[in-house]
Amino acid sequence: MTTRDRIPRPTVKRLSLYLRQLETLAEADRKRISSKQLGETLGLTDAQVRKDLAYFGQFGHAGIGYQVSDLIGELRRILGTDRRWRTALVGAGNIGRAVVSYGRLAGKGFEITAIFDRDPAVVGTEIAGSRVLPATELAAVVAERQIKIGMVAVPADAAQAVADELIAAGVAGILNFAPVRLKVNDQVAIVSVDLTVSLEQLAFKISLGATGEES
Amino acid sequence: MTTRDRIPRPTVKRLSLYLRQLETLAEADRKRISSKQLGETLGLTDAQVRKDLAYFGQFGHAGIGYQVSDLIGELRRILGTDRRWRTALVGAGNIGRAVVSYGRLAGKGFEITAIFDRDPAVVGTEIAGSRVLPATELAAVVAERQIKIGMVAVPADAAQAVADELIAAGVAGILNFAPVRLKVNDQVAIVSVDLTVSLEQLAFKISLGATGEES
DNA sequence: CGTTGTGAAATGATTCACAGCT
DNA sequence: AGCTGTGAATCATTTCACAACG
Repeated sequence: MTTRDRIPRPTVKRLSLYLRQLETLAEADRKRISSKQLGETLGLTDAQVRKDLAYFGQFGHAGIGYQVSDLIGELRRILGTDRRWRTALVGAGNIGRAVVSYGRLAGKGFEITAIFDRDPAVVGTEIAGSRVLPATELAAVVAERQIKIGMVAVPADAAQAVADELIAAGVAGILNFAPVRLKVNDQVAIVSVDLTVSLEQLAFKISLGATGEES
Repeated sequence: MTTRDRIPRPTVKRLSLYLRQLETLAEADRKRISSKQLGETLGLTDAQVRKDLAYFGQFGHAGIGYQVSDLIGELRRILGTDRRWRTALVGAGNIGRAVVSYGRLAGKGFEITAIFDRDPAVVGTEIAGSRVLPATELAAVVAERQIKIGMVAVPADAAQAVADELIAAGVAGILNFAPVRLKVNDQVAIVSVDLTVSLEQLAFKISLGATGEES
């Protein structure tokens, strides 16, 4: 099981959207859903939905559709949100604070296990119940607590150094908020979130009189 | 000029990355750069860089490469960041605050012209020098100040209503931070930023032992 | 030379369309 | 009758490879 072909990159992004939609449906006590219905709310074709899911197994029932609760379970397993992920936040500025306070993370299995900052004025303060630790302790704490994800919310010119430290201390992935491309070896997963890029895409689309959704 | 074929969607995202890199180079007083060099720092092939740029015109010089300052100008024009964009932020919670405080926006031509919130405890307070206005004034203020971009940083269940109001008041595009797909007509551009999706992508890639960058 | 711009080829992703199951 | 899973066809994007240029 978990048929391991090559997964199209866009598929993974859509799996998150399916999961979110299914969780909304589950809250409304919806039991079953077809690929057609699931696709409609997300602006996708039914074939797209089925193909995406079929990369990972046969989760549906011909003539019936998909069992909402089952599919939620499968997607969580596929995406890895059925486990708990210990994460460290580096940088307790505005972006960092926003991330910590983003309620949804805990429910997805992401727990912020440590927060670091370089600024002595910030170290020692509490953010959402966590004491901010000095950046000098990063290596030791990340290794000791077996933190597997680092969230880099420091200025661009410090980001690469922070990433290197996180990786040396054993993280397997980095969520990067700094506007730079991090150079890392291929064993480490990187996902970047960049507000500037998003706004520029929006400006471009507006200038075009453009159409359609885009993440 | 501004050859208007169909632009591949991934191209637009990369234009932002080129621009960012070029701006860094300009700060270091770099005058010229080849597609090969520009691609290398971003993990792209030289052909990719040239093709992306060639969709919009002929900006390079055979045998020489691209003039950094010229290309910056062209990219800003293409992306629409050579104009000023009046934006409104709706929702002065953690995400909203992080956005307002994100220094880079102003430099890109995005000025936050109004901030709205529904919570009477927040209305009237100042955030980064702007007084928070009551949500009830959204329609009037957006129309009057000719705000063209709305940034939706409210909870998921309020996002669609806010988007509808913004559009009715005349915005041409929305940057959506709420974890829902906004239903809007095709004249309005939407770009979504979703932390949950980004983290799930990261968890998936880690579970795979995966490789490569992804925004 | 080194480097661009660009058709042509190759690869990747989506949509079609239908057999087969419930 | 309704719907899934999937090969085949279509469409989109990237890479190749090279003529033309400074």
